[in-house]
Amino acid sequence: MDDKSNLDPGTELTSDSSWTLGHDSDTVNYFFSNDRESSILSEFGWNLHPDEPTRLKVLDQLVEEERSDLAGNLEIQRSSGAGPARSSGSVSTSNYPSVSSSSSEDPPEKSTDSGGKPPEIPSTVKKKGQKRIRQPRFAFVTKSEVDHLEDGYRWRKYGQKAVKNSPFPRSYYRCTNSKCTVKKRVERSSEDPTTVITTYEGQHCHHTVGFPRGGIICHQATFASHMTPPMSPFYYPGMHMPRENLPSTVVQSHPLPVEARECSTVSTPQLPTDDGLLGDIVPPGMR
DNA sequence: CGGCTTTGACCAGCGC
DNA sequence: GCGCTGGTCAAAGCCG
Repeated sequence: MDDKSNLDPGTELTSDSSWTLGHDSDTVNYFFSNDRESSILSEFGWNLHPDEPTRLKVLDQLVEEERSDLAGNLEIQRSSGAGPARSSGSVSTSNYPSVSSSSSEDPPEKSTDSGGKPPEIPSTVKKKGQKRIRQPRFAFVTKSEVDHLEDGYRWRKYGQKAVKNSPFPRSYYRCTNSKCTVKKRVERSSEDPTTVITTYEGQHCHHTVGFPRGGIICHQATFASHMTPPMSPFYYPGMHMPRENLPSTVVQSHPLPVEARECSTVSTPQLPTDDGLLGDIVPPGMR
């Protein structure tokens, strides 16, 4: 949080750095690194596949929108690591963005204006006259044959749209928990059809849903009001899912680390500590 | 039968 | 103001 700089849209982050995208008191964090990510992932029971690197690309869209939405309050901060991680454009090993963000009391996502459906959930669309406010989002670019990567939550598809300049459609999913505001978009990269871009938006207001495919869901039960958004495709600690459904870039290595494992047993949501968001998933060293 | 996907229509935001 | 595009709704159909 000491160094600030701009992050170019489209930048592929490759160096061993951790970046934090900060916004006021809330924080959106993107962690981009190689060794660091591998390290973290492995703590959660996942290892990067050395031969099939997943890379995180800072999406133009994402960055631009974030910049726009945060209206200048946005600042990208390098939280650790050495020099700016912009560069090379070469393939980096993986992505492990983690987000902590604004509270779950984020602005309502959409009023009933169009659909006539009661807006009990906040989201990205504001009422008339109000500027649309997006919830924190983060995207993963993962090499995978499977479009819809399992992440431990259950999703209901509510739309699909053709994407401009892309032969692949974009699918829209919403968490099946009626009280949950989280959404995600899944699309295949037009540049590299082997990669799937998954963009999460919002924060789960529930700690677990049970693993839909017969596996075990282990998520941050401690995220109560500051829930960590749905995690990356890598975030399947202790899961038991068909291997074919896994991102091609990761392999399960070992059971949950203590920190991760505990969430599977937590039943009472706890209020987050200041560093609760990341604290549950990101080693202090990352912050 | 309930839950989910599909898909066309609709709406809002944005650029020109 | 208009057109384009992204995002969402909701009816219909599918499937276990």
